[in-house]
Amino acid sequence: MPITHASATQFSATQANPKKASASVPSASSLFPGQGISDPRKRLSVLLPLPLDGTFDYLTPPGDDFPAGSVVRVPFGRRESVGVVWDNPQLKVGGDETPLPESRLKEIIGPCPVPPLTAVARRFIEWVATYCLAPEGNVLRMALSSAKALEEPSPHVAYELAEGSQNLDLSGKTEAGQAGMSNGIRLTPARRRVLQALQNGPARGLSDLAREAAVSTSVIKGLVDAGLIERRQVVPQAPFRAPDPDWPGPELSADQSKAAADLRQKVVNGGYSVTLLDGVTGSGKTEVYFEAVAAALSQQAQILVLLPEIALSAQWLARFAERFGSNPAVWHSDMTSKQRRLSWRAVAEGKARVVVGARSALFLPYQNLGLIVVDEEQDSSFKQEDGVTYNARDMAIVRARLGGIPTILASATPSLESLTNAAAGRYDRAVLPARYGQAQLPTIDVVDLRLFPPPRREGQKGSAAQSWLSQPLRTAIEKTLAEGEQVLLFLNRRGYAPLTLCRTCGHRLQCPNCTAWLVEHRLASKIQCHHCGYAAPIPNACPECGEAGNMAACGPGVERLSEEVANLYPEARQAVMASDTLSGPMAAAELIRAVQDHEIDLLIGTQIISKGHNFPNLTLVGVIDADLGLSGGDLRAGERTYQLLHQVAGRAGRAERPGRVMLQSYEPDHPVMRAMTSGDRDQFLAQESQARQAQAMPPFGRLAAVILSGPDPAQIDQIAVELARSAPAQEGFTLLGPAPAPLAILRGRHRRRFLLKSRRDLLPQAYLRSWLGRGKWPAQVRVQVDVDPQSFY
DNA sequence: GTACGCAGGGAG
DNA sequence: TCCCTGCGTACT
Repeated sequence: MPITHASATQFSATQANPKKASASVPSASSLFPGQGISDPRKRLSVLLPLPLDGTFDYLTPPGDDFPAGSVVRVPFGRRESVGVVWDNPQLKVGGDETPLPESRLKEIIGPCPVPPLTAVARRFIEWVATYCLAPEGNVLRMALSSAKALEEPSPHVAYELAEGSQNLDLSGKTEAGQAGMSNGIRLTPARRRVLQALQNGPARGLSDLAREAAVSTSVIKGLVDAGLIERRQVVPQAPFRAPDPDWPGPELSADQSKAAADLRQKVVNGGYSVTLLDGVTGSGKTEVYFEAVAAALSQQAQILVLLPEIALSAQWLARFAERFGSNPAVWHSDMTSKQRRLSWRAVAEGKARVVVGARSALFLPYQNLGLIVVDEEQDSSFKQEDGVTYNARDMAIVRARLGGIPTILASATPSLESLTNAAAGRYDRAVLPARYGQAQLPTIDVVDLRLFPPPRREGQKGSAAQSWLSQPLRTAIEKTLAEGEQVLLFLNRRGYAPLTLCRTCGHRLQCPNCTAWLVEHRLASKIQCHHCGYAAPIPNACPECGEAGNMAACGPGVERLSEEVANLYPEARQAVMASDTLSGPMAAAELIRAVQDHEIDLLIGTQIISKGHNFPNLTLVGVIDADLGLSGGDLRAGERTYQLLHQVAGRAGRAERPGRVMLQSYEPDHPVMRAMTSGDRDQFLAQESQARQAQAMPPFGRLAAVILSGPDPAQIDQIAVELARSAPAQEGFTLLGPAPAPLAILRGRHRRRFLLKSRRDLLPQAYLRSWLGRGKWPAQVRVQVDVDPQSFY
């Protein structure tokens, strides 16, 4: 075999039979030592999407090469894995370890038929892994989130009209048609429907076509046998048309135009920037950032819009279509694997120009990302709590910085973090002061529940049943319903009652796996744990003392509120909207339509109704328990409650009718309630800001949570104490704990928590690595690190 | 992540 | 003795 001038082209010829080639061809350097001929089998580092730190080295097949970022298949143990050719020599398994000799390396099997990950995407994966203290492989796994997209798309069989059948007369009017014959072939009504369906559309799969023509698949097979239609192999393609930046969208107000021009300019200028788009509910923020999207589209860039999962509604998509004349690619957690494959490939190939998605869309393999928008930036659902704990809003900014592109953070109630960054000049700011059109801001009142306790009502057995609606709220509901307008009652509690206890012995129904009460769901006739999913039938007798028929529901959930509403207003058409009462996005869309078309008078809902839905006839919002989020030790409790109440209040009076909001509270003097009634957000935030600054809490200091969990409480306690003792003392860092985590038992695991507090100018990662990095503990014990925690249980 | 090998325990 | 389960380890 002539290898005198070993070149890539020569070796690629042997590629046709790769097995033979790798087995019999010795490396060029062994044939020609010291002649400076480069070995055609090159050593490459490959990052695998597994929870392992660092890359593994492989050899290229002789003469083949794969540039950094290439997605390749490699042998791994007895298995096969996909991986990405990596270009960071720092990133080695085991860190400083000397590289394995070439003889121990295996050979890359071959490339996956997808474009390489860009250098920005690779640096981003490393950055996120380092910041979140996650293995690089785990972050890569989020980028390679559709295994099927990495394979050659399997052509599927589709049916189309055969040559010569295109002009068949199917009307049944001509002589031949009436006879039911065509070229001597019988045309039954079923066959006719199939042919008609194919005349009106593209080639389709067997079951799709059968469904559309309302025939069984044998009819179609019969037509194939008769030669009227043909089978054909097609490669499925995502139907992503490029949105049109010049499509005539809705008119913008003067304020909107000004902010939009500002954002457009950022895109035109290019380069990294963060702009906080701060606009009250109903001010038309979405239309404003659409202008930045349009500008980026004109530059041929890809655009990512991140939304909280529940805000990705049909309404948002409709607004997008109105502005751009087509649909964006969507990405969220409950897509089928087929949808994921199509979207992933479309993004990787640059065909999906605009992607709208939940947090995980940040890791899609963009070729040419030119703009990121994070809508509702304050939303806590951008924080992923399991696996790699990352905050998509913060990582979006990192992605933008690495890619040198603009970011827009949009919100009606921006987070204190973002406002502080804007005030410090780290972010730019665009403000939308007014509601769009004639709509006025709602009037907001607090109902003091100490002065107006909800009147007790007669229960079924003569005992006075509890009630949750105060007299002032009832009066307002009656008035609103009488005027033919709609009411929204907000209660952020699913189920019937959050707690059930035994009146005889006081026993409370608790989850066997968690430190949490079991929530009664009367509709589903179950008691359920909202943390681990444990469910059991509703007991009639107390599991502790055995007394039957004396279990009492304590406190309200939306189901119980619905019961009271049905009692008080039997003629009102009501509906409950909670994440567990809706069976999927279709049901949600249908309920929203029913409310919009005024088929519902009174809507009861949890958090899920707080976002993205516009109900023009809704003029009264009643918040049953405005204090609900304030208890508990969460550092952001006040801020969160304010944001949630503000969003819920924004549901009232969005059209030309003025809205009214009533907040039932036992603490009407709480700063959150005062801020709601006065409308003085900035005053409230200044107060919050001061309090945080005094305690050096975020955003004025940094936090990292370390949660230790395991099945044996004694073992966990012992390890926790040892860890506390081994914690390094370092200037600027304070370690708090260990303490039982607020959810001391979760899914049967006992939990202890540390909080590491540090100065804003000190990053905690190095500290955490040196503290936890060399620790050894039994396999059942898990140590989870959460940098910048959002939730504290 | 996952496939393995090894040790320990119960059934036969 | 066999087989199952639970673990620790290696994977380039």
